[in-house]
Amino acid sequence: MPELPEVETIVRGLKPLLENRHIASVVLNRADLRRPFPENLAEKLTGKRVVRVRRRAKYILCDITRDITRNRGREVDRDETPLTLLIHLGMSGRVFADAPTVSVPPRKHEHMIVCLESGHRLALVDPRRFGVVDLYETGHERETRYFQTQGLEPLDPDEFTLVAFAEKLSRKRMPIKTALLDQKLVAGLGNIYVCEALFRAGVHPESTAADIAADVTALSLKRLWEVIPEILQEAISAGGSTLRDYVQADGKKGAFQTLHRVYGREGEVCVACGSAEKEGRIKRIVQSGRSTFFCPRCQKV
DNA sequence: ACATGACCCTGTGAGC
DNA sequence: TGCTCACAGGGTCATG
Repeated sequence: MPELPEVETIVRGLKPLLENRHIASVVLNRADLRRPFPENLAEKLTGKRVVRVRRRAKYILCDITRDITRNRGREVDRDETPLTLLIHLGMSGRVFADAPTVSVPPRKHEHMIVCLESGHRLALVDPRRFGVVDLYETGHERETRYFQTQGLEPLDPDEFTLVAFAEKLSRKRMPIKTALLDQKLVAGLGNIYVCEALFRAGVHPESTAADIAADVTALSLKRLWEVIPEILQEAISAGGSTLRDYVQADGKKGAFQTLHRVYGREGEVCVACGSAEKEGRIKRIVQSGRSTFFCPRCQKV
């Protein structure tokens, strides 16, 4: 489920719980999700301090290190490599944060539980198990399989420039909808926000990516480029989207779903053009096996 | 190199 | 109520 805004929301929720806290223990209820868990994952995390929680694309990254204060003045092992815990929530991943005082019965599909010395417990729940948990050396993320091919970070203005965006699209003969879903071009967009961005920019999902990038005189490229960070920011402000299986780190639900203009609205009257005729209502088509929602009136090829 | 489709897995809601 | 089917926010791999 989670797209960039949901992951960002979760990261923000996790920060106060995790940063500068020590991990007391880790419970693993299975050996893998989409990929096997790293070897000795629980041992590698236990006793460590979380330095920082951050996001890159749709990944949650926790930088952890050895706890200096625990060693009572003794020499810290400098060879201890700082690690980064990487979590991807796949389609159905959620993070639950349980307060120290409450006792919570085990949930279904609780694959990993991180117990902090503060008494908080973080439970990773992922029914479909499309998620990923991995570890790598801090600072070496570019070398990991996850970030070697990642595209532009849309909320980084230095990275997501109009020129870079155009360059990424210019060699793609695929529909713009499919191109924007490709994480190698823009990192973090998912099906919902691609549909919403195309709608807001007035771009037809079946337009060819390269054609949009090539036509500098048309406003399509620029509008799309403007609208993508705009929508993501709005969604973050609203606390992330919620469909059925997404919950923020603190358990509250996001509210951006009510702001969806086209996603999940097949057959409804477009909020922009208001065309009540059958031909003018929100349409659903399938592109590369994924649903696309759009307004045939407002979104021109 | 590029583009498409199958596949990983469980849960949910619609329709009968 | 109970069944079956289509579909779900993602990413990877094999194939053309």
